[in-house]
Amino acid sequence: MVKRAADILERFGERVRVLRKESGYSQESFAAACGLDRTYIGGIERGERNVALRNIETIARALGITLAELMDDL
Amino acid sequence: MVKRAADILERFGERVRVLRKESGYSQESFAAACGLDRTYIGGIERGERNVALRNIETIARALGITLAELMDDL
DNA sequence: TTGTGACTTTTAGTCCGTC
DNA sequence: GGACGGACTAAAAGTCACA
Repeated sequence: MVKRAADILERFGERVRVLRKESGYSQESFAAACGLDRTYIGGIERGERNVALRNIETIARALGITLAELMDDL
Repeated sequence: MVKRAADILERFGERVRVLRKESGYSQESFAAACGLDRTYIGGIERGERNVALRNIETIARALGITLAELMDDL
């Protein structure tokens, strides 16, 4: 039985955190790349923000991946 | 040159509309399946709604597909 | 460099309806 | 069966000071 991670927001946040680090960003520099606030990015990564589609797209773009890739396995 | 559809919300809405119809739902029955409001689903399909992640997941679930599949080619 | 609480403004999302 | 509007409430967006 495969462990299915908790909440969709937590899974999404963790995925953003991993991909951000892989891209060599700090939260602050990544926030700047997205045009968003540093604390907002932090909140997303902690699974505290129910991010809407426009910001999801912004994040995918900053990571240089497609929406489908960002959502992969979530 | 491939036509790149307008706005992410419009592309998402159009995709939901196509998949909903393929599943044989009316907007109203689909809204019921999602536990969302009928006028909200209509607004999404018209590209007027910036849907948040929890509802994106709800919609994917009601359509019986993954988030990545829902976001495919958006 | 990030976590967190508190906060205001904007918008997500509901519910009533008409065409 | 779906587009669209008005009025409303809940929640997302966005920012700050401080640990």
